[in-house]
Formats: sequence, structure tokens, C-alpha cells
Amino acid sequence: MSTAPIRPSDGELAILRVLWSRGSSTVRDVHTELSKDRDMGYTTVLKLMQIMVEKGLVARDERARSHTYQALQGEAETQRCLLKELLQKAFAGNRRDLVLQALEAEPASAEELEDIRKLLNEAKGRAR
Amino acid sequence: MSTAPIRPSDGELAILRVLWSRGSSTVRDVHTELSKDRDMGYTTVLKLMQIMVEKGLVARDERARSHTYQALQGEAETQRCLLKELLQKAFAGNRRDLVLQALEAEPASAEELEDIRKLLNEAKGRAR
DNA sequence: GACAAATTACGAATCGGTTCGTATGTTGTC
DNA sequence: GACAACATACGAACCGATTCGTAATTTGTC
Repeated sequence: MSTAPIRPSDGELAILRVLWSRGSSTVRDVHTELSKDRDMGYTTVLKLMQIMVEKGLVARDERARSHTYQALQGEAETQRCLLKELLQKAFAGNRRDLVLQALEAEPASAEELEDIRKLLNEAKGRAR
Repeated sequence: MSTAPIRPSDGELAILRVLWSRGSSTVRDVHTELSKDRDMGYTTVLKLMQIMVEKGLVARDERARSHTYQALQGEAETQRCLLKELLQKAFAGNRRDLVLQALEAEPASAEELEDIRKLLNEAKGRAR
């Protein structure tokens, strides 16, 4: 029923991240939030969000003078989409290698590893 | 001592993949290999590989008439670079979530999970 | 009502990546 | 040597993403 997730660009992803964490937000909200990291103009964010509406990435509520936007696809869904793409392009579909590099990217704490081990056990329950 | 890995574009990554698997190759070699999947002109591949030389992604041996190219950065190194980038941009640095989505992207076989579990144990040995 | 502040709309410049046509040079064959 | 096949070099077009300036509109304040 739901369509396949749309692959957001880097800029779009940054905006989605804000919408996921803040929920419905105005352009000003998003711009304020993003300005903490990067340095971008207000209308740049506005334009990007307008494009995202066209693409179906976000919905716009125009009832108030300041339109509010909300993400139309979930965070996990989007992450999976991007990860799948990288898995194919850079890892030839080999998930074992991907997890390996994820663990080696930076030293993992014992706690972090324990967290991941739990995930693995849950996945094992579902495995065929 | 070695410089940080260079982030290859999608096209460059496809070429690197060929160089990693075939070793030193000519433009023709790479073009033949890539033509199995996509449909791209010979000079497109040539141009791309020339640019990669400029960027320092590959080295070119011009002694023979058909120049041969070889990758200057390793596969694992490049994978880690790309993964790290995605980890920051899409997962806010949360590796647990990344592994979670990797496992959920497609159902994993018990064998695959066992493979990954082994990785985890090795990482645990190194953890602190 | 007049003015300042905030907001949306939109065209245009720019940039990196990609693609390809064409020019030019080299090699091998008859 | 002439020709065909193949190689490199390179400019140019194109595309999506990004950025921003400017205009037009609405709102709030005095």
C-alpha cells in the first residue's frame, strides 16, 4: 500500500532529521535548528522544503500564515532505504562486511557491543 | 602517514569495484566489465578514470599504449569511509541503529547471523 | 493608515558528477 | 604507405542538488 520510500538528498535528509525529532515544524524552526551546525540562508531551507513537498517527502499545512511541515516517511524506513543502497553500491550486497566495517569504523565499547548482540539474538528468533 | 581516504562518487565507486576485483586494468577492461550491468560509453569510463587519477583515487601506468590503472585506496578503507559518512548523516552516529536496520533490510539467514555473531565476539576481544 | 518585520514564491547562478562527441595520435595489417 | 582499429585527450552539454537574491504578500504595531 505505501509506496517505496523516496531517497532524500543530503540536504533533504538534514531537514527530515529535524522534522523527525521536533515533529511538525515551520521553516523558521528548521532553519534555527540547522543553523546550529551549518551556516545556510533562510530561503535556502525554505526552497528545499518546498521541493520536498513536490517530491512527496513532506506534507505542508498552509492554514496558518507560517506553514508547518511534517515528514511523510519514517526515520527507520528512510535509514533502511539509504543503507540498502550503500549495501549494494559499496558492499556488493554483503551484509557481513558492512557490519564488520561498522564495528571497525571506530572502536566499540563493550556496552555498545552488548547492545548489538541483543539485536542479533532477536533477529535469530525471526530467522528461518 | 597515509592520507584520509577520498570519498568516491557513485561512478567512481563502480570503477573501483572493478579494479579491486580484477587488479590492474585498462579502460577497456573496466568498460567491458561495467557494460554487463549498465550501458555506458567507452569514453565516459575513460573520462571518469582520468578524473580519478587527478583526484588521487587511482594510479596510471602509461608505459604501454593502453594505460593500466590500479586503485590507490583499499576496499575496506573506502567502505569504512562511506559507512562512517552515512552513520553521521542518517543515523546521528548511532551504530546500534545502523546495525539494526542492516539486519532488518532483508530477512537474514541463520547462517548469516551466525557469521555476524562471530564478528561481534572478535570485536569484544578488542573492546575496552 | 503607515511602516517594519516576517513569510512565501520563484527565478537564476553555481557546483559536482556524468555523459558523450570529436579531435588527435598510435598500432598493426595488407 | 594506406587504411582500419583502437587509444587518449578534452571541451561541452546536461542534470540534480544547492544556494541565494528579490519580489510580493501578510501581519503586527504605532
